[in-house]
Amino acid sequence: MGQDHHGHDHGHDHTPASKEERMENARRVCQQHGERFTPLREHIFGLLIEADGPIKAYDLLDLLRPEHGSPKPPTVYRALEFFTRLGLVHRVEALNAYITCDHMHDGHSAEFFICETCDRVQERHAHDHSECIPKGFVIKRSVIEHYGSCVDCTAAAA
Amino acid sequence: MGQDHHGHDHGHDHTPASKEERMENARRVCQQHGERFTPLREHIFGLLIEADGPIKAYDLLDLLRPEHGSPKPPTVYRALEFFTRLGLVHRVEALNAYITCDHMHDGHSAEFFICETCDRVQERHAHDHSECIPKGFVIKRSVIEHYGSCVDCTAAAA
DNA sequence: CCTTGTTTGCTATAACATAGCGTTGTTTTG
DNA sequence: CAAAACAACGCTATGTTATAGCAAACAAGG
Ligand SMILES: [Zn+2]
Ligand SMILES: [Zn+2]
Ligand SMILES: [Zn+2]
Ligand SMILES: [Zn+2]
Repeated sequence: MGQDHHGHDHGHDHTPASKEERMENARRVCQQHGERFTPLREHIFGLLIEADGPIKAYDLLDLLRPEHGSPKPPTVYRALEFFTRLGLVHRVEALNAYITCDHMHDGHSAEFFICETCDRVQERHAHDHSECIPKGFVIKRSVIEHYGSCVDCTAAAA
Repeated sequence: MGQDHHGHDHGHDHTPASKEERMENARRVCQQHGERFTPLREHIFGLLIEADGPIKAYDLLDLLRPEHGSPKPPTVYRALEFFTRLGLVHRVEALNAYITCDHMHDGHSAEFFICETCDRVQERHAHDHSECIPKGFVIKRSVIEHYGSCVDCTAAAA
């Protein structure tokens, strides 16, 4: 189970964790990396979880505002850099947006399926590209984002 | 030949066209789409060809400047939108850069291998992702960019 | 020629992101 | 514990990327 036709887990069975579980996971990952899960970081990670999908840095900044005075861009960008470095958040390149990650990628890149109608995003481990890499090219990271229509929105459109 | 282990052409044998050929191709594609290849567009496409790799919009703007007075951002962004719409140029999302395309994608997306050491980019037709799409998801376009080290730079580093 | 639509130039502004610095708070070390 | 070292934070300022909107120039078709 969890194995697809390529012989490794693409996350098809991935059960989305609850918000509490996601927060706990973030706390644990920070500890494992010897990093601090400060109140500010927890606050921002909570907003990312609540967003429940890709969110833009400046929207995050707006959400941070009421409880946090008048935060400036570096505040949110620093947290995003931190979480991205720990693999807890991904940047969705073509949306200029950020999204939490529940996966244990372990060297895999992420692969996103993004519905442009309802804005929902499904994440998986990246499909294996090893068979079609130019000879000798060493991949350090991959950006893989598929844009289109999810099953529900496709059905609704018909 | 030109067929890889997945049974379709990924462009492994793709011979880079000369600059003149690339310009001619652009002219032809414009005609086929009933669009105008104006002097401004030709000028900008020429700069994109000369760049011979990903180039940023504002760098393009600088190159345009000497011959063209004082062009403003919309000038270059409009041309980039035009060429992108016709498939003559791709945006490299994670670089905020633009690059000419010699491929006949015909519904395929592009897939890029980008060396972060020498900045050279190899483009191919995208690897087929149809086997690992979430059930019912209809992909309209894909962003696939691999970052790492090309064969030459890997060898040079060792 | 006149109409219609496209392309271009321009001003202005929006949206996204980082540099650098001083302060505060935490951790480490003697 | 005290001093030193480091990490996180707040802030100002600026850099970078991209678009909106309008008017003039231009091309195409009747
Ligand atoms: Zn992930
Ligand atoms: Zn949808
Ligand atoms: Zn292409
Ligand atoms: Zn290289």
